[in-house]
Amino acid sequence: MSSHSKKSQAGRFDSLEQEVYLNLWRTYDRLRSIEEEVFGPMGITSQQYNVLRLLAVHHPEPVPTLTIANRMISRAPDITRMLDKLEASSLIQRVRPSENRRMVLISITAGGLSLLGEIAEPLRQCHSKQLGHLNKKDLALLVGLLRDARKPHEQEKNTWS
Amino acid sequence: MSSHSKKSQAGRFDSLEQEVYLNLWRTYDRLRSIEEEVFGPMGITSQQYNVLRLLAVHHPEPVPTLTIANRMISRAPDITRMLDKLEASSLIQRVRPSENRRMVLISITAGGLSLLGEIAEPLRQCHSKQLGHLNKKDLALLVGLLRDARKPHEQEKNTWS
DNA sequence: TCAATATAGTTGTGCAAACAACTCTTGTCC
DNA sequence: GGACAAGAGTTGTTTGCACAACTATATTGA
Repeated sequence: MSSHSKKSQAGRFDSLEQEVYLNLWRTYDRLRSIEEEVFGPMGITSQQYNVLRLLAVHHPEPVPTLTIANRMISRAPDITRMLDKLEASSLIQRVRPSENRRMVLISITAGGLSLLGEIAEPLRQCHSKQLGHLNKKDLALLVGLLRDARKPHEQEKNTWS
Repeated sequence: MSSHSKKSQAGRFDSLEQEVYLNLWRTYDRLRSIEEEVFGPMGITSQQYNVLRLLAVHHPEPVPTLTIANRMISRAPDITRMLDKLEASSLIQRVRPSENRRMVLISITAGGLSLLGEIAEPLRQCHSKQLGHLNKKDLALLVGLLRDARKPHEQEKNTWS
């Protein structure tokens, strides 16, 4: 049996909804700090990692800049400068196609793919450290509840159904 | 009955742990953007709101700077400048007691209390918009799972058991 | 065909977060 | 009782995030 404490410590929160939100915030903050121990030494942020990951999935097809922005896990209004940094580190390439010069197509470089390879194992260990103490049933339950929680706040056709 | 989809879309994630973490991140990001619609127009951030809230709970007793930092929901290495801003807006006061001049004691002002009063109702509505679509059972379940998820990553004696 | 509109990114600016190095004060222990 | 360490904040600096205004390119429809 899973063993989540049932006590809600009434009084410390204005409402159950607020209690959920603050717990979500706190939990995200704790787990994020663990992930940063992996990304920091590699010289990238988790946002940047997610760009590289997305590009690797589509590789060798390039992906337009704003398509990347829309598929990010957290909002990325600053996608241009983020890609600037990745390009400066030679992890991605930009191409402006002559048939539609509005777009900028992004693709991951060999260096980018290599970096992903280096990160894979430490990152797997990190995820295990973050949440390995929960059993599969609770993990699956959590995924479902989180999805339900944000469902009304998702835009149209995003990748995060 | 609650109706969380059971499909985990295998293949999009490296592990169930990673899937949980990315869902946590995404969900936090969506809900946060809703909260910012409340705090933005009031001229404070949600971190600053939490400082004021904490001080209000202890009012009229003051609270030392680093005690505030340790009780924040997300880490606050920049507590000094955050308090600078709140002091500049006359929402808090600082006192350095002569019997121990290492500490700086912080207390909320009448203006700070008044701001909390103005925010209370819009914030309640915000929390309802964020999570009001979930039933009480799912909300309670979520609180428990989130607490379990971060439990091994909490320090000693913090307020976020 | 050309002005209006829509699309795709970029840049300017200001604010917030992170980490480390620093100052000031008090407690401790030969 | 004076060096040393610990405690409590502050400041410097760099980097990241957010919003809005802007440029450049393509489409469309009178």
